[in-house]
Amino acid sequence: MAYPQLLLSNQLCFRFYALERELMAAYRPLLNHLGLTYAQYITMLYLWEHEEGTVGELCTALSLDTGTMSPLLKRLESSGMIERHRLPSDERTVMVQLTDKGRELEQKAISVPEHIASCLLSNDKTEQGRKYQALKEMLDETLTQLKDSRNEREQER
Amino acid sequence: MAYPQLLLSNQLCFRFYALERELMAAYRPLLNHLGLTYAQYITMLYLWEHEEGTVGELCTALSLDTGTMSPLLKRLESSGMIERHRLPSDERTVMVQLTDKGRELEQKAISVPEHIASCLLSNDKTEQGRKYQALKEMLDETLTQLKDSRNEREQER
DNA sequence: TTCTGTTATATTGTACCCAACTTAATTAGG
DNA sequence: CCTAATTAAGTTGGGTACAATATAACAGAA
Repeated sequence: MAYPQLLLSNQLCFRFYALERELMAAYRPLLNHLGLTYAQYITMLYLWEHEEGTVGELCTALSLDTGTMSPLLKRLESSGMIERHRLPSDERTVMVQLTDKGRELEQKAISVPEHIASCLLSNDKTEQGRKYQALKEMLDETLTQLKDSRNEREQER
Repeated sequence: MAYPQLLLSNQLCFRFYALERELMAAYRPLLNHLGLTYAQYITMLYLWEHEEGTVGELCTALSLDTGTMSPLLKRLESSGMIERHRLPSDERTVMVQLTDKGRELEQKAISVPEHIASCLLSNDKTEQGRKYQALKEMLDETLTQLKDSRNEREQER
């Protein structure tokens, strides 16, 4: 109470934090139905888009650590969605590829974004479009700002 | 590529997800200095504001599960920031209270929000205020929307 | 060629996060 | 008064997240 900047209700960050978890909660029942977690889902999104990718490319695209990615891929492999092979040209590199089962899952996932949009934005279609654009711009701008500050911090060393 | 709604680059949710982690990365060095994680930090924010609270009140305020809260509080207790006591009037309820050490930590935390604001918003102070308001409104609106849809889902059962 | 440094993944350890379950205390109904 | 819900925390298990470390493969220089 003495320090207004420390009030939870004034903190943008707590809003982001809470919103992110509420969003995950909206995804959970839909993704359960596909047998995926959210992190696994975005990994599949990448693969549906690019058909294959190295572990490093996936880490970069999803901004995740190998410490997260490696076990995640192991689980996706054991559930039959992907295969992993080391490249003959460079045995350090692991190429991740969709299996037929993984490819087929895309069909079942098509309705997910629309369903989330109706939870996240509004039910009114035209209103949805406007909010989508506004949010997208604001998030992109903020994300750029954060990454820039991080780079500055890292430059200092 | 066949389904534009499944492209990562079109997904609001991935932006929220990535932004939330980038934000945590901005907090990490500051909070390390206080010996706190982000979840522990917002728990302390609650306690600095209210001086004490039951486990249930903390779970509600931070929208966290007891499965997260209980071990987190155990760690805060073992680092000497808080104490836990069961209420004599109701032995089921555990009251969490700041220790002197925990109260003193607030002083060291005062500069954190300002530092984060300069990473998250802009360096220009007047521009900061505008962005803060715009983001706050947008996040609150979206969070409300998400919670409403969740309630609707839960009503159906 | 051999030594050195770098790169690509994987592993380990700590801390969330949540679903499901357990335990103990309180309340309500008969 | 006693038993059957209900409530409040805690525990367990699976899956992120990330720092730090390990391992193996590659690349370059002496």
